[in-house]
Amino acid sequence: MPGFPIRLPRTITIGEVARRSGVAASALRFYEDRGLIASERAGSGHRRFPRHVLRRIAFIVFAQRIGLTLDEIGAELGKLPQGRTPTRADWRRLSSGWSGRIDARIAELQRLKSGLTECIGCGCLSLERCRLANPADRAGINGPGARYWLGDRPGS
Amino acid sequence: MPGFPIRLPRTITIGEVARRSGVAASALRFYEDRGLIASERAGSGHRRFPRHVLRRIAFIVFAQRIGLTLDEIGAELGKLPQGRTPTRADWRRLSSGWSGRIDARIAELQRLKSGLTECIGCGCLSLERCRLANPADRAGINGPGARYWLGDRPGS
DNA sequence: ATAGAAGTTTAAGTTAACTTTAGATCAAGG
DNA sequence: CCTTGATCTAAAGTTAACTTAAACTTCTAT
Repeated sequence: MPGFPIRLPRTITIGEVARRSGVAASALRFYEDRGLIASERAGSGHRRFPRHVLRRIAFIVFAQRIGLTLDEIGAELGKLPQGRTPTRADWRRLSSGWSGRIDARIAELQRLKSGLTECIGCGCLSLERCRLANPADRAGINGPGARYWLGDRPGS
Repeated sequence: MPGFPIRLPRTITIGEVARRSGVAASALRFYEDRGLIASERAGSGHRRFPRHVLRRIAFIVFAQRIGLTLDEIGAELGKLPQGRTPTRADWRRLSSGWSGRIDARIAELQRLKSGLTECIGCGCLSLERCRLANPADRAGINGPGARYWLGDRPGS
């Protein structure tokens, strides 16, 4: 038992969450609408977030930087156990597949960097000859935009 | 003088450009509206693109993959010499600054990858303690969205 | 000559991820 | 009590980069 029962309030306001996470209150409301985070309500109707929402938000921001969409992030979060607070292992399970994704994007950027000197620099940047335009890279055409020469974007 | 005067037509249609570049005709019209590419017109009003537009489009797609916006790309293209066909050196000048940009993004991804195991994996992903949240990373807040913990996105 | 493919324009629609606005209500300090 | 700052909801606005639709016109091949 603690000597000093200075207890933090169990829940925090949206302003507090915004201040601590750096995510705007409007974005937090948006995330709640999307079902990515949840809150209780005070009698007044004001949101009261459980403290562990901060970790969830950290996860969301982190995943976004890697290139996941909010839809994908929602799907990931949906895999967390219901009812109990997620453990380290739970979180780790979610992010275990991301390494490959990051590596793929890094590889693409490195490929682009070579192309920078080898193709644009050397003057061979023509659609027929540039090796960045080889058929192997023309695979994934899904969604709008030009995804032809340089391969489909993995999520960033 | 060539023995066989089998000459390619000097200009090509929008459909031809689309087919060769993999960029949709609607996107090409859009690019023209934005001033990224230019065409002459046949008597009928149909666009006739000079063949070298293909290289310009290659450049645009390439730059997009690296993370430049169309505005930025337009600015870059604006640096090309007026009147004469750009040389290798001209193109190289444009892309010379991109290496740094690519490196920065790769560095960020590598940082994220460490964070994956070090922060999410170990369970320390809390806003106050995670080293991804250190003040050095909180620099650039420009534009909407949450750019706080993980540094601002350099363009991807 | 005629069908069907390809082109044209203008305007509006799309998607993601939020932000902004408006009009009200709530909470805390003096 | 009163003022100031924080919250609330719902709906509309924002930005990038295109796409789609509608209503025609022009080319090309048979």
